[in-house]
Amino acid sequence: MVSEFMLQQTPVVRVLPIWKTWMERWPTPADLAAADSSEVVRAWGRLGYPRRALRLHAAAQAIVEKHDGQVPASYEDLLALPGVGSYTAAAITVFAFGGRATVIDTNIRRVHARAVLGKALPSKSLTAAETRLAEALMPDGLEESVLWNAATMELGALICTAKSPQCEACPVQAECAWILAGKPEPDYVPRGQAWAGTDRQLRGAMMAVLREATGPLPRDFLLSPATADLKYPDENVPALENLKKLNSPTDQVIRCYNGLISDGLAQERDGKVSL
DNA sequence: TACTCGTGGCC
DNA sequence: TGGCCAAGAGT
Repeated sequence: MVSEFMLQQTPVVRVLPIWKTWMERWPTPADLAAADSSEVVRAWGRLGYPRRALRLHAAAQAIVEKHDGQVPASYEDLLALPGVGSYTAAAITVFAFGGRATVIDTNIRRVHARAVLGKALPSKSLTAAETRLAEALMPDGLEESVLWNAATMELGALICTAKSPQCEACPVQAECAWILAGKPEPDYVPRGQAWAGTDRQLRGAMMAVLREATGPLPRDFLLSPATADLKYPDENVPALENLKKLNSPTDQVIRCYNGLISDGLAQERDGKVSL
């Protein structure tokens, strides 16, 4: 469950080291539930999308309160937990408990789009038709379905990749609808995520400052970083230089600061901010 | 449906 | 060197 949360939009190689130390520190849901959210967010480090850390923490608390500290094994119970959507609920059901559920992630969607539908890419967002297709393709038997989910995901992750698929090494190349159709181009151009100057970049820079701080910081560290380093000798916060360089407009700074507070990623007390 | 939300490795 | 994009969820 922890690894699935971390793997939501984050590559395996970056998750592995964080996951190992995380599991040593908080080996059970009760351990994590009892931790301070500030420590949870700090331990999340630079994995990205830190709200996932908060949701994992909240999920651990829900497991303690409603499931006697045991991760539920049913898709329905899992889906009801904070931060657990259809993919994560299915993945835990299948890969942790060996149960039967239809796992649909970006890899599996891509494999289905190509091998079955003859398209270069799946639709922009998960459709009901894709879900129906995935359910229809999956074998009936329990054991076979578990293998099917794992195998299809691995095929998409390792061979049928987004950019340069290794069709020569693909076990189903002879029956791939996309290859048979002559590998037609995608019917849309994926829009890359903007980064420079975005709220996301600024939020990330603010979070980096908060993670590095050893205690509550004057809120001006985040709101007016250009002048904030003058009167706070006890703190060594390298990430502040980064935040300064962004030189973000005031309205954006306010918006992002308020966002961090309302998301629960940062807390303000007596004019000071902390995780 | 279409957005938002982090980060860093890679071609 | 800089876009691309990676085991999504919530709104």
